[in-house]
Amino acid sequence: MQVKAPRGTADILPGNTAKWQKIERIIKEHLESFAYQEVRTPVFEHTELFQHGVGQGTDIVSKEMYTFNDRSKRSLTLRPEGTASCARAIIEHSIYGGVLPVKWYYTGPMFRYDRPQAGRYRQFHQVGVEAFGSNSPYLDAETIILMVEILSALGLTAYELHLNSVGCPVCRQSYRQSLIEHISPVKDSLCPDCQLRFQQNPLRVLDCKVAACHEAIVGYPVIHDSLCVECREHYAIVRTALTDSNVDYIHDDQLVRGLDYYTNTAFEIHIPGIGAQSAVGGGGRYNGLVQALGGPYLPGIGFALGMERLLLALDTLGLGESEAPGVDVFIALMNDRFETQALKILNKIRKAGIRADKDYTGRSGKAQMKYADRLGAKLVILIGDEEIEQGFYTLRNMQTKEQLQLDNEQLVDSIKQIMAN
RNA sequence: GUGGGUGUAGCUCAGUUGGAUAGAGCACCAGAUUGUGGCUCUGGGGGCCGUGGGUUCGAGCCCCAUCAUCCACCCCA
Repeated sequence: MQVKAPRGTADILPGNTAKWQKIERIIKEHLESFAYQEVRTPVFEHTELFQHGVGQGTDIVSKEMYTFNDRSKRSLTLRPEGTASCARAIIEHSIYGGVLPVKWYYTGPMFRYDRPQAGRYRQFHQVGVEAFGSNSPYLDAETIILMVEILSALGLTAYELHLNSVGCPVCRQSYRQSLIEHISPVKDSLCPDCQLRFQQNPLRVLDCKVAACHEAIVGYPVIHDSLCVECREHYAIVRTALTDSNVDYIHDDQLVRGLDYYTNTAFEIHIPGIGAQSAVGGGGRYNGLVQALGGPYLPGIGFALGMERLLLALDTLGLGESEAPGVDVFIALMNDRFETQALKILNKIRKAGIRADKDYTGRSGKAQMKYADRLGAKLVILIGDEEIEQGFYTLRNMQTKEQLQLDNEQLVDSIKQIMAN
């Protein structure tokens, strides 16, 4: 019997980890330049955190969570997203009582029991940011700018930023009402899914891809017209701030968030041409979240980027190249009597910060050269009878084919000197 | 959860109306006068043909199931 990785999970092998590390490095630099600090929360949490923090009615909670009982019969869930854990930690450690806003970022695996597809896995990785303690629309703009800056730095400039405001609970309630009034007369002509959506969350009907549903609800009210004065003002400032920062966006009336603690700004970034799972990142404001989890009123905003989707986009657009690390120096033994000698040199040059390796499979001298070449070695130190007898090392420059005879003292300096050129 | 496509060597794939020891390229290992890489040439190892049933004298080819994967729906990162 052969055991394979579970459905929807993947091994990220060394050929790919170089790409991951490169992306992670670029993202981290940007996050820190925007004054975000890393937080690390558990990979599993009490199930109720997500029930309250993501929402009972969401697909995530109702059918996509990896929930299990531990040996003490506690119901735990592998985190399907990162925001709820951050909010929980903010409350648990009374962070809200300190200097505000707090700007946190996190990175790591998330888990959703979903049907795997290109760009969608059961274990996937997100980088996310959360800023708690400010309701400033300029913070909304900054957050969006951060996301856009990251994409640009990765070379993903062909994105579409969708932006909307879902208002506050008050104005959304009135919008909901006007939407119900609009759809109600035609609800029987909607597709079965939409009939259900209409009952549970009428806003979701706007998302439906079925053409007939679109036609049935044509002329539907848009949320923008229902926003209260403050929400309208908030959204206007966000838009202006983005425009002033030369960030292009598409105002998208159909971008909605179903739950009450999602408020005001909502955004998603899509990269066309990478398949159905084109959203590489998304986020929004959630002024009601901390309260919903039992904390004080504490506004917040954040976003998350999907690592696998960023990789998919980079690969699809041919931007994903990244060099796997090799070695600087390879030690080739022409006689295996000199193993201990080789080890000493390895120790020495590695301590000097030089990447080095040797053969451990008993290859012939010729094969060792071939192996050195494949590892990308710029230099090869040859050790044979002649070298040992006469007390020197042969240093071969693989590019120029020049060979130098060096003594033990000269070795490290010479290597560094050649490497510097 | 629904619909459709695909599973043959580490990778990319051939495999003729079901017919004998299942092939190629790349990769890997070795050799081409024995202490020297990239190119070339020669040779070699490596496949329960995803898995389990079934039909048949005979299955990589046909049927069923299952698993995995891909595409779309759905959802979102």
